[in-house]
Amino acid sequence: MTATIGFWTVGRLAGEVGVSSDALRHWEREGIFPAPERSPAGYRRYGPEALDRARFIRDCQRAGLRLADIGDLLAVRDTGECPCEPAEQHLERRIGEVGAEIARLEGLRDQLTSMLRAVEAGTCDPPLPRNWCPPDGTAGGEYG
Amino acid sequence: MTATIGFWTVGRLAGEVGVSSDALRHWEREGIFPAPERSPAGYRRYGPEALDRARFIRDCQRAGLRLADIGDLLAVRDTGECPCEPAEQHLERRIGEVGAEIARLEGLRDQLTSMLRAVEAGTCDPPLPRNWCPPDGTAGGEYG
DNA sequence: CTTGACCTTGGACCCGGGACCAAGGTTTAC
DNA sequence: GTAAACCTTGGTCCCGGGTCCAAGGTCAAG
Repeated sequence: MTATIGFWTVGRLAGEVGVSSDALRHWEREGIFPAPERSPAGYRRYGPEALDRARFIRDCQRAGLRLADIGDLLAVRDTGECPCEPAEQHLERRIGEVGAEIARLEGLRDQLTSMLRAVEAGTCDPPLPRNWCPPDGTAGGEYG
Repeated sequence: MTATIGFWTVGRLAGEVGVSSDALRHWEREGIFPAPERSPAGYRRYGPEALDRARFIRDCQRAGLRLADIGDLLAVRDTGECPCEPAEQHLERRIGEVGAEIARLEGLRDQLTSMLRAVEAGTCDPPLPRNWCPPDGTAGGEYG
């Protein structure tokens, strides 16, 4: 620590941001987090800018963006420009994806619910799977 | 075919059910699909019961159940009992999961939408990520 | 000086559900 | 008879985002 006043090790930064050290090293390997300076012993020494970048990545992740997408945004940001236009595109795409997924899940939930109702009612003839019961004809199933 | 009248090869069964041959072999490896008889040449020879089982698995999959869960249901079913009680549990669990996921995604979508609105408005100070803009203070970001 | 917490590296492994491959055998159709 | 289309096996690879590991170096506290 004496040689790194004002600088953070990977664990310190990780703790500050709320991710794991492994995650930070992973981001570095993936090329979305610049390799920091090293201490004489080879320890990563992060400056304050790393804190903001890590939080940026973390927050993008929480928004469901993939690391590759975050990398795109950062690449623009790193040129000194506001990555708003690409961000807009990513956000729109992501909103579409999320909406589609919600719709899919709602349909699935309806299906599951009706299956559950049928099962509860003892009416072993629900929509899907068509019939939970065995082949022997005990309950007359389509499945064998 | 001559030696397997009334029996299906893996590709035939796969085509009938609408999955791939690889998927069927995968299910067999995973232990949820019984290994069928073999032709003298070693080809899998499926009887009619395989068709129903495969459809059952496929339909359970469409309901979002995992292969392991499907295996549980099949294990009960294979004893000759109706797997309704376990199915009920799986369905309830799955409905809960799906509901939670829908709620999560709806929250995420709201977040993304407000981010998008902020970005569109040029107000680079959205909730999350806190600021898309670069460190230089051009737009005064929290991220550095 | 020792203990324990931290750091380094590269690589293997995890989840789920297969896809795809090579190298060869079989069956079918013409 | 021969080509096409099927089948077999075991194996690796994919997606994403890491986690976990071993074997070793470093550093602060007591």
